[in-house]
Amino acid sequence: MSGTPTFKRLPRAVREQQMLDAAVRVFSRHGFHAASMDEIAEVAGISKPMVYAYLGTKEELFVACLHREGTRMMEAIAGAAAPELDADERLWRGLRAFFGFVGAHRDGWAVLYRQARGSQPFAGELAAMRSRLVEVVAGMLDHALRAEGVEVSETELEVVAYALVGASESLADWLADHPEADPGKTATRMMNVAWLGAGQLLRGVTWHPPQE
Amino acid sequence: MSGTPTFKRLPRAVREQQMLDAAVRVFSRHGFHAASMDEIAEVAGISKPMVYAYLGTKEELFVACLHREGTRMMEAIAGAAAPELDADERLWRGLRAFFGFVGAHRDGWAVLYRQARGSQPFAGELAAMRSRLVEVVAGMLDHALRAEGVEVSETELEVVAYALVGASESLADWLADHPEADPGKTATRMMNVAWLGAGQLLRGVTWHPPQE
DNA sequence: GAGCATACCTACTCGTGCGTAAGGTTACGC
DNA sequence: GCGTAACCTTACGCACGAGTAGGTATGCTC
Repeated sequence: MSGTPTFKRLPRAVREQQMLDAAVRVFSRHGFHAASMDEIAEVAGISKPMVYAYLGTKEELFVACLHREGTRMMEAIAGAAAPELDADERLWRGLRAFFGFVGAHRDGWAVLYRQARGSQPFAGELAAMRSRLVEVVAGMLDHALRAEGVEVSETELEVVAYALVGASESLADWLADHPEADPGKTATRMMNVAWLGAGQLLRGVTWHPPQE
Repeated sequence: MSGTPTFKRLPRAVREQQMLDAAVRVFSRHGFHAASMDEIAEVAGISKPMVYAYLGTKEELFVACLHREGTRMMEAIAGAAAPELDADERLWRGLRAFFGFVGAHRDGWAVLYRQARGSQPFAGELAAMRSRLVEVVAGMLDHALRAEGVEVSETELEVVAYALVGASESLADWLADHPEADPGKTATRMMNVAWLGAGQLLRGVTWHPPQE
Protein backbone atom coordinates (compact mmCIF):
# COMPACT_ATOMS: atom_id res chain seq x y z
CA MET A 1 0.00 0.00 0.00
CA SER A 2 2.76 2.46 -0.74
CA GLY A 3 5.40 3.17 -3.34
CA THR A 4 7.83 4.56 -0.81
CA PRO A 5 8.07 2.11 2.10
CA THR A 6 7.70 4.86 4.74
CA PHE A 7 11.34 5.89 5.24
CA LYS A 8 12.46 3.83 8.12
CA ARG A 9 15.62 2.22 9.29
CA LEU A 10 18.14 4.16 7.26
CA PRO A 11 21.89 3.57 7.60
CA ARG A 12 23.76 5.69 10.10
CA ALA A 13 25.67 7.88 7.66
CA VAL A 14 22.46 9.02 5.98
CA ARG A 15 20.70 9.82 9.24
CA GLU A 16 23.70 11.76 10.47
CA GLN A 17 23.54 14.03 7.44
CA GLN A 18 19.80 14.52 7.90
CA MET A 19 20.40 15.46 11.51
CA LEU A 20 23.12 17.91 10.60
CA ASP A 21 20.87 19.48 7.97
CA ALA A 22 18.10 19.85 10.51
CA ALA A 23 20.46 21.19 13.15
CA VAL A 24 21.88 23.83 10.81
CA ARG A 25 18.37 24.97 9.94
CA VAL A 26 17.17 25.18 13.53
CA PHE A 27 20.37 26.75 14.87
CA SER A 28 20.28 29.35 12.10
CA ARG A 29 16.69 30.28 12.94
CA HIS A 30 16.77 30.46 16.73
CA GLY A 31 20.42 30.63 17.69
CA PHE A 32 22.33 28.11 19.76
CA HIS A 33 20.64 28.57 23.13
CA ALA A 34 17.09 29.09 21.92
CA ALA A 35 17.26 26.04 19.67
CA SER A 36 15.97 22.89 21.38
CA MET A 37 17.15 19.37 20.78
CA ASP A 38 13.51 18.30 20.57
CA GLU A 39 12.89 20.61 17.64
CA ILE A 40 16.04 19.50 15.86
CA ALA A 41 14.99 15.89 16.28
CA GLU A 42 11.51 16.69 15.02
CA VAL A 43 12.78 18.56 11.95
CA ALA A 44 15.13 15.67 11.22
CA GLY A 45 12.12 13.31 11.42
CA ILE A 46 13.66 11.29 14.20
CA SER A 47 13.47 11.00 17.97
CA LYS A 48 15.78 12.77 20.38
CA PRO A 49 17.80 9.84 21.75
CA MET A 50 18.98 9.08 18.22
CA VAL A 51 20.56 12.49 17.98
CA TYR A 52 22.41 11.87 21.23
CA ALA A 53 23.45 8.42 20.11
CA TYR A 54 24.92 9.64 16.84
CA LEU A 55 26.12 13.20 17.32
CA GLY A 56 26.47 13.54 21.09
CA THR A 57 25.50 16.49 23.26
CA LYS A 58 24.11 19.80 22.07
CA GLU A 59 27.51 21.46 22.06
CA GLU A 60 29.12 18.63 20.16
CA LEU A 61 26.29 18.77 17.65
CA PHE A 62 26.81 22.48 17.13
CA VAL A 63 30.54 22.03 16.69
CA ALA A 64 29.82 19.34 14.11
CA CYS A 65 27.63 21.82 12.21
CA LEU A 66 30.31 24.45 12.49
CA HIS A 67 32.92 22.10 11.11
CA ARG A 68 30.88 20.86 8.20
CA GLU A 69 29.77 24.30 7.06
CA GLY A 70 33.15 25.85 7.71
CA THR A 71 35.01 23.17 5.81
CA ARG A 72 32.64 23.46 2.88
CA MET A 73 33.19 27.18 2.73
CA MET A 74 36.95 27.07 3.03
CA GLU A 75 37.15 24.45 0.32
CA ALA A 76 34.97 26.52 -1.99
CA ILE A 77 37.25 29.51 -1.57
CA ALA A 78 40.58 27.71 -1.60
CA GLY A 79 39.62 25.82 -4.74
CA ALA A 80 38.96 29.07 -6.61
CA ALA A 81 41.92 31.25 -5.67
CA ALA A 82 45.00 29.62 -7.15
CA PRO A 83 48.29 31.09 -5.85
CA GLU A 84 49.88 31.58 -9.27
CA LEU A 85 47.42 34.26 -10.38
CA ASP A 86 47.81 38.02 -10.00
CA ALA A 87 46.52 39.64 -6.83
CA ASP A 88 43.43 41.22 -8.36
CA GLU A 89 42.50 38.07 -10.23
CA ARG A 90 42.90 35.98 -7.05
CA LEU A 91 40.87 38.40 -4.99
CA TRP A 92 38.14 38.43 -7.59
CA ARG A 93 37.90 34.64 -7.80
CA GLY A 94 37.99 34.28 -4.06
CA LEU A 95 35.21 36.80 -3.63
CA ARG A 96 33.09 35.18 -6.29
CA ALA A 97 33.49 31.77 -4.70
CA PHE A 98 32.71 33.16 -1.28
CA PHE A 99 29.52 34.94 -2.29
CA GLY A 100 28.51 31.97 -4.37
CA PHE A 101 28.80 29.78 -1.31
CA VAL A 102 26.80 32.13 0.88
CA GLY A 103 24.09 32.44 -1.77
CA ALA A 104 23.78 28.66 -1.90
CA HIS A 105 24.08 27.96 1.85
CA ARG A 106 22.32 30.82 3.58
CA ASP A 107 21.48 28.76 6.67
CA GLY A 108 25.03 27.55 7.00
CA TRP A 109 26.26 31.10 6.76
CA ALA A 110 23.86 32.23 9.47
CA VAL A 111 25.20 29.55 11.80
CA LEU A 112 28.79 30.44 11.10
CA TYR A 113 28.46 34.18 11.21
CA ARG A 114 25.53 35.12 13.41
CA GLN A 115 25.45 32.31 15.98
CA ALA A 116 28.97 31.09 16.61
CA ARG A 117 30.13 34.61 17.39
CA GLY A 118 28.27 35.19 20.64
CA SER A 119 28.38 32.01 22.69
CA GLN A 120 31.71 31.56 24.40
CA PRO A 121 32.35 27.81 23.79
CA PHE A 122 32.56 28.27 20.01
CA ALA A 123 34.09 31.69 19.68
CA GLY A 124 37.46 29.97 19.54
CA GLU A 125 36.45 27.51 16.87
CA LEU A 126 35.16 30.27 14.66
CA ALA A 127 37.98 32.68 15.38
CA ALA A 128 40.46 30.06 14.21
CA MET A 129 38.68 29.69 10.90
CA ARG A 130 38.39 33.39 10.49
CA SER A 131 42.09 33.75 11.26
CA ARG A 132 42.95 31.35 8.48
CA LEU A 133 40.86 33.43 6.12
CA VAL A 134 42.52 36.64 7.24
CA GLU A 135 45.92 35.05 6.86
CA VAL A 136 45.15 33.96 3.32
CA VAL A 137 44.12 37.48 2.39
CA ALA A 138 47.06 39.02 4.21
CA GLY A 139 49.42 36.58 2.50
CA MET A 140 47.99 37.52 -0.83
CA LEU A 141 48.49 41.21 -0.20
CA ASP A 142 51.99 40.61 1.13
CA HIS A 143 52.94 38.64 -1.96
CA ALA A 144 51.68 41.40 -4.23
CA LEU A 145 53.39 44.07 -2.16
CA ARG A 146 56.78 42.38 -2.36
CA ALA A 147 56.43 42.08 -6.10
CA GLU A 148 55.72 45.81 -6.15
CA GLY A 149 58.65 46.55 -3.87
CA VAL A 150 56.55 48.15 -1.13
CA GLU A 151 57.29 47.56 2.56
CA VAL A 152 54.46 47.35 5.14
CA SER A 153 54.47 46.13 8.75
CA GLU A 154 52.84 42.84 9.62
CA THR A 155 50.06 44.23 11.80
CA GLU A 156 49.32 46.81 9.14
CA LEU A 157 48.77 44.00 6.70
CA GLU A 158 46.67 42.01 9.13
CA VAL A 159 44.42 44.96 9.83
CA VAL A 160 43.79 45.63 6.16
CA ALA A 161 43.00 41.97 5.63
CA TYR A 162 40.66 42.12 8.63
CA ALA A 163 38.81 45.04 7.14
CA LEU A 164 38.40 43.29 3.81
CA VAL A 165 37.15 40.11 5.42
CA GLY A 166 34.75 42.13 7.56
CA ALA A 167 33.38 44.01 4.60
CA SER A 168 32.82 40.73 2.77
CA GLU A 169 31.05 39.21 5.75
CA SER A 170 28.82 42.22 6.01
CA LEU A 171 27.86 42.02 2.36
CA ALA A 172 27.34 38.28 2.73
CA ASP A 173 24.90 39.08 5.48
CA TRP A 174 23.13 41.54 3.23
CA LEU A 175 22.99 38.86 0.57
CA ALA A 176 21.52 36.35 3.00
CA ASP A 177 18.71 38.78 3.75
CA HIS A 178 18.03 39.57 0.08
CA PRO A 179 17.16 36.30 -1.61
CA GLU A 180 16.55 38.07 -4.92
CA ALA A 181 20.08 39.47 -5.03
CA ASP A 182 22.67 37.98 -7.37
CA PRO A 183 25.82 36.59 -5.69
CA GLY A 184 27.99 37.40 -8.72
CA LYS A 185 26.87 41.00 -8.78
CA THR A 186 27.45 41.27 -5.06
CA ALA A 187 30.99 39.97 -5.55
CA THR A 188 31.61 42.61 -8.21
CA ARG A 189 30.41 45.34 -5.88
CA MET A 190 32.67 44.07 -3.13
CA MET A 191 35.55 44.04 -5.55
CA ASN A 192 34.88 47.66 -6.41
CA VAL A 193 35.04 48.75 -2.81
CA ALA A 194 38.00 46.58 -1.90
CA TRP A 195 40.16 47.22 -4.91
CA LEU A 196 39.34 50.78 -5.86
CA GLY A 197 38.15 52.36 -2.61
CA ALA A 198 35.53 55.03 -2.12
CA GLY A 199 37.82 57.76 -3.39
CA GLN A 200 38.12 56.21 -6.85
CA LEU A 201 34.43 55.39 -6.99
CA LEU A 202 33.62 59.03 -6.35
CA ARG A 203 35.66 59.95 -9.41
CA GLY A 204 33.50 57.69 -11.53
CA VAL A 205 36.11 54.95 -11.85
CA THR A 206 34.67 51.43 -11.68
CA TRP A 207 36.03 47.95 -11.92
CA HIS A 208 34.48 45.28 -14.15
CA PRO A 209 34.89 41.52 -14.04
CA PRO A 210 37.18 40.11 -16.73
CA GLN A 211 35.52 38.37 -19.71
CA GLU A 212 36.02 34.62 -19.67
CA MET B 1 31.51 54.16 61.90
CA SER B 2 32.15 54.94 58.24
CA GLY B 3 32.67 57.87 55.89
CA THR B 4 30.46 56.39 53.24
CA PRO B 5 27.24 55.23 54.93
CA THR B 6 27.30 51.78 53.22
CA PHE B 7 25.52 52.56 49.95
CA LYS B 8 21.94 51.86 50.72
CA ARG B 9 18.62 53.24 49.66
CA LEU B 10 19.67 55.16 46.60
CA PRO B 11 17.20 57.05 44.39
CA ARG B 12 15.70 55.20 41.49
CA ALA B 13 17.55 56.95 38.67
CA VAL B 14 20.93 56.06 40.15
CA ARG B 15 20.04 52.42 40.71
CA GLU B 16 18.72 52.12 37.18
CA GLN B 17 22.06 53.25 35.78
CA GLN B 18 23.91 50.82 38.04
CA MET B 19 21.68 48.03 36.83
CA LEU B 20 22.20 48.94 33.20
CA ASP B 21 25.97 49.06 33.74
CA ALA B 22 25.87 45.62 35.33
CA ALA B 23 23.59 44.24 32.64
CA VAL B 24 25.84 45.46 29.84
CA ARG B 25 28.84 43.83 31.50
CA VAL B 26 27.15 40.50 32.08
CA PHE B 27 25.45 40.38 28.69
CA SER B 28 28.72 41.19 26.97
CA ARG B 29 30.50 38.37 28.79
CA HIS B 30 28.00 35.53 28.50
CA GLY B 31 25.56 36.56 25.80
CA PHE B 32 21.84 37.12 26.21
CA HIS B 33 20.69 33.59 26.96
CA ALA B 34 23.61 32.48 29.10
CA ALA B 35 23.43 35.62 31.23
CA SER B 36 21.28 35.14 34.33
CA MET B 37 19.20 37.79 36.02
CA ASP B 38 20.63 36.61 39.34
CA GLU B 39 24.16 37.43 38.22
CA ILE B 40 23.14 40.81 36.86
CA ALA B 41 21.49 41.64 40.17
CA GLU B 42 24.56 40.47 42.05
CA VAL B 43 26.95 42.50 39.91
CA ALA B 44 24.72 45.53 40.36
CA GLY B 45 24.88 44.97 44.12
CA ILE B 46 21.15 44.62 44.41
CA SER B 47 18.57 41.84 44.64
CA LYS B 48 16.68 40.43 41.70
CA PRO B 49 13.15 41.72 42.32
CA MET B 50 14.50 45.28 42.16
CA VAL B 51 15.66 44.68 38.62
CA TYR B 52 12.19 43.47 37.68
CA ALA B 53 10.56 46.39 39.47
CA TYR B 54 12.66 48.99 37.64
CA LEU B 55 13.62 47.61 34.27
CA GLY B 56 11.09 44.84 33.68
CA THR B 57 11.71 41.40 32.20
CA LYS B 58 14.99 40.10 30.84
CA GLU B 59 14.10 41.01 27.28
CA GLU B 60 13.05 44.51 28.24
CA LEU B 61 16.27 44.90 30.17
CA PHE B 62 18.32 43.85 27.18
CA VAL B 63 16.45 46.25 24.92
CA ALA B 64 17.14 49.02 27.42
CA CYS B 65 20.87 48.21 27.23
CA LEU B 66 20.70 48.14 23.46
CA HIS B 67 19.03 51.54 23.38
CA ARG B 68 21.40 53.22 25.77
CA GLU B 69 24.57 51.95 24.11
CA GLY B 70 23.19 52.47 20.62
CA THR B 71 22.13 56.03 21.33
CA ARG B 72 25.48 56.84 22.86
CA MET B 73 27.26 55.53 19.79
CA MET B 74 25.05 57.28 17.27
CA GLU B 75 25.44 60.55 19.11
CA ALA B 76 29.20 60.21 19.19
CA ILE B 77 29.30 59.69 15.43
CA ALA B 78 26.67 62.22 14.43
CA GLY B 79 28.32 64.90 16.56
CA ALA B 80 31.61 64.45 14.74
CA ALA B 81 30.58 64.28 11.08
CA ALA B 82 29.16 67.70 10.20
CA PRO B 83 27.35 67.76 6.83
CA GLU B 84 29.11 70.85 5.48
CA LEU B 85 32.51 69.18 5.28
CA ASP B 86 33.99 67.39 2.27
CA ALA B 87 33.33 63.68 1.90
CA ASP B 88 36.78 62.49 2.90
CA GLU B 89 36.92 64.81 5.88
CA ARG B 90 33.47 63.66 7.03
CA LEU B 91 34.36 60.02 6.61
CA TRP B 92 37.57 60.51 8.54
CA ARG B 93 35.89 62.27 11.45
CA GLY B 94 33.08 59.74 11.55
CA LEU B 95 35.54 56.86 11.63
CA ARG B 96 37.61 58.47 14.33
CA ALA B 97 34.54 59.07 16.48
CA PHE B 98 33.36 55.52 15.92
CA PHE B 99 36.61 53.83 16.85
CA GLY B 100 37.00 56.21 19.75
CA PHE B 101 33.63 55.09 21.06
CA VAL B 102 34.41 51.41 20.69
CA GLY B 103 37.75 51.85 22.39
CA ALA B 104 36.07 53.51 25.35
CA HIS B 105 33.00 51.24 25.56
CA ARG B 106 34.20 47.77 24.68
CA ASP B 107 31.46 46.05 26.67
CA GLY B 108 28.77 48.14 25.07
CA TRP B 109 30.15 47.30 21.67
CA ALA B 110 30.15 43.59 22.45
CA VAL B 111 26.48 43.78 23.39
CA LEU B 112 25.55 45.69 20.28
CA TYR B 113 27.60 43.73 17.81
CA ARG B 114 28.12 40.22 19.09
CA GLN B 115 24.97 39.57 21.11
CA ALA B 116 22.08 41.43 19.53
CA ARG B 117 22.75 39.82 16.18
CA GLY B 118 21.81 36.25 16.99
CA SER B 119 18.68 36.22 19.13
CA GLN B 120 15.57 36.92 17.09
CA PRO B 121 13.71 39.37 19.35
CA PHE B 122 16.41 42.02 18.99
CA ALA B 123 17.62 41.48 15.45
CA GLY B 124 15.07 44.07 14.38
CA GLU B 125 16.13 46.63 16.95
CA LEU B 126 19.73 46.35 15.89
CA ALA B 127 19.02 46.20 12.19
CA ALA B 128 17.16 49.50 12.43
CA MET B 129 20.14 51.17 14.04
CA ARG B 130 22.50 49.69 11.55
CA SER B 131 20.24 50.86 8.74
CA ARG B 132 20.43 54.41 9.99
CA LEU B 133 24.22 54.15 9.96
CA VAL B 134 24.24 52.73 6.46
CA GLU B 135 21.90 55.47 5.31
CA VAL B 136 24.15 58.15 6.73
CA VAL B 137 27.13 56.72 4.89
CA ALA B 138 25.15 56.20 1.70
CA GLY B 139 23.82 59.75 1.90
CA MET B 140 27.34 61.04 2.30
CA LEU B 141 28.54 59.16 -0.76
CA ASP B 142 25.51 60.24 -2.75
CA HIS B 143 26.11 63.86 -1.89
CA ALA B 144 29.72 63.64 -2.97
CA LEU B 145 28.80 61.79 -6.16
CA ARG B 146 26.28 64.43 -7.24
CA ALA B 147 28.88 67.13 -6.69
CA GLU B 148 31.19 65.11 -8.94
CA GLY B 149 28.45 64.61 -11.54
CA VAL B 150 28.50 60.80 -11.31
CA GLU B 151 25.30 58.76 -11.45
CA VAL B 152 24.91 55.53 -9.45
CA SER B 153 21.83 53.44 -8.63
CA GLU B 154 20.42 53.48 -5.13
CA THR B 155 21.08 49.82 -4.30
CA GLU B 156 24.60 50.21 -5.62
CA LEU B 157 25.12 52.99 -3.13
CA GLU B 158 23.53 51.05 -0.29
CA VAL B 159 25.75 48.06 -0.94
CA VAL B 160 28.93 50.11 -0.92
CA ALA B 161 27.83 51.73 2.32
CA TYR B 162 27.08 48.29 3.74
CA ALA B 163 30.56 47.11 2.91
CA LEU B 164 32.16 50.13 4.55
CA VAL B 165 30.07 49.73 7.69
CA GLY B 166 30.89 46.03 7.79
CA ALA B 167 34.59 46.65 7.44
CA SER B 168 34.45 49.18 10.27
CA GLU B 169 32.56 46.78 12.50
CA SER B 170 35.09 44.10 11.83
CA LEU B 171 37.97 46.36 12.73
CA ALA B 172 36.07 47.52 15.79
CA ASP B 173 35.87 43.91 16.82
CA TRP B 174 39.58 43.53 16.29
CA LEU B 175 40.10 46.63 18.41
CA ALA B 176 37.89 45.25 21.19
CA ASP B 177 40.10 42.16 21.32
CA HIS B 178 43.37 44.14 21.30
CA PRO B 179 43.29 46.45 24.31
CA GLU B 180 46.77 47.74 23.54
CA ALA B 181 45.75 48.98 20.10
CA ASP B 182 45.22 52.68 19.46
CA PRO B 183 41.73 53.69 18.27
CA GLY B 184 43.07 56.62 16.28
CA LYS B 185 45.56 54.47 14.42
CA THR B 186 42.84 51.93 13.72
CA ALA B 187 40.67 54.67 12.26
CA THR B 188 43.54 55.73 10.00
CA ARG B 189 43.98 52.19 8.76
CA MET B 190 40.27 51.89 8.07
CA MET B 191 40.39 55.15 6.17
CA ASN B 192 43.19 53.80 4.01
CA VAL B 193 41.21 50.75 3.01
CA ALA B 194 37.94 52.58 2.56
CA TRP B 195 39.19 55.59 0.68
CA LEU B 196 42.09 54.26 -1.32
CA GLY B 197 41.30 50.57 -1.74
CA ALA B 198 43.69 47.66 -1.91
CA GLY B 199 44.75 48.52 -5.45
CA GLN B 200 46.17 51.91 -4.45
CA LEU B 201 47.76 50.50 -1.32
CA LEU B 202 49.60 47.97 -3.45
CA ARG B 203 51.09 50.84 -5.42
CA GLY B 204 52.51 52.29 -2.23
CA VAL B 205 49.97 55.13 -2.03
CA THR B 206 48.82 55.85 1.54
CA TRP B 207 46.50 58.30 3.18
CA HIS B 208 47.46 60.34 6.21
CA PRO B 209 45.25 62.17 8.70
CA PRO B 210 45.17 65.96 8.23
CA GLN B 211 47.19 68.06 10.69
CA GLU B 212 44.99 69.98 13.11
C1' DG C 1 14.18 -19.48 11.74
C1' DA C 2 17.40 -18.64 15.85
C1' DG C 3 20.42 -15.27 17.22
C1' DC C 4 22.51 -10.97 17.16
C1' DA C 5 23.47 -6.37 16.14
C1' DT C 6 21.75 -2.13 14.82
C1' DA C 7 18.12 1.25 14.24
C1' DC C 8 14.61 3.34 16.80
C1' DC C 9 11.02 4.65 20.35
C1' DT C 10 8.21 6.30 24.70
C1' DA C 11 8.55 8.12 28.93
C1' DC C 12 10.98 9.63 32.45
C1' DT C 13 14.60 12.55 35.93
C1' DC C 14 16.57 16.58 37.22
C1' DG C 15 18.88 20.98 37.09
C1' DT C 16 18.55 25.68 35.98
C1' DG C 17 16.78 30.12 35.82
C1' DC C 18 12.75 33.32 34.98
C1' DG C 19 9.46 35.75 37.33
C1' DT C 20 6.70 36.72 41.88
C1' DA C 21 4.39 36.79 46.62
C1' DA C 22 4.76 38.40 50.98
C1' DG C 23 7.13 40.59 54.33
C1' DG C 24 10.99 43.79 56.54
C1' DT C 25 13.34 48.40 56.87
C1' DT C 26 14.59 53.22 56.19
C1' DA C 27 13.59 58.06 55.02
C1' DC C 28 10.51 61.80 54.81
C1' DG C 29 6.18 64.63 55.56
C1' DC C 30 3.38 66.63 59.04
C1' DG D 1 6.92 60.61 66.89
C1' DC D 2 4.02 58.39 63.83
C1' DG D 3 2.04 57.13 59.28
C1' DT D 4 3.11 56.07 54.71
C1' DA D 5 5.40 55.31 50.72
C1' DA D 6 9.39 53.95 48.52
C1' DC D 7 13.18 50.87 48.79
C1' DC D 8 14.84 46.23 49.41
C1' DT D 9 14.91 41.34 50.93
C1' DT D 10 14.35 36.14 51.35
C1' DA D 11 12.17 32.33 49.64
C1' DC D 12 9.41 30.14 46.55
C1' DG D 13 6.43 28.22 42.13
C1' DC D 14 6.79 26.75 37.79
C1' DA D 15 8.05 25.77 33.03
C1' DC D 16 11.24 24.35 29.86
C1' DG D 17 14.70 21.70 27.99
C1' DA D 18 19.11 18.70 28.31
C1' DG D 19 20.21 14.17 28.76
C1' DT D 20 18.93 8.94 29.93
C1' DA D 21 16.88 4.32 31.11
C1' DG D 22 14.96 0.62 29.32
C1' DG D 23 12.32 -1.54 25.91
C1' DT D 24 10.71 -2.73 20.81
C1' DA D 25 11.19 -3.75 15.99
C1' DT D 26 13.81 -4.88 11.83
C1' DG D 27 17.21 -6.59 8.90
C1' DC D 28 21.31 -9.79 8.31
C1' DT D 29 23.97 -14.07 8.93
C1' DC D 30 24.36 -18.95 9.21
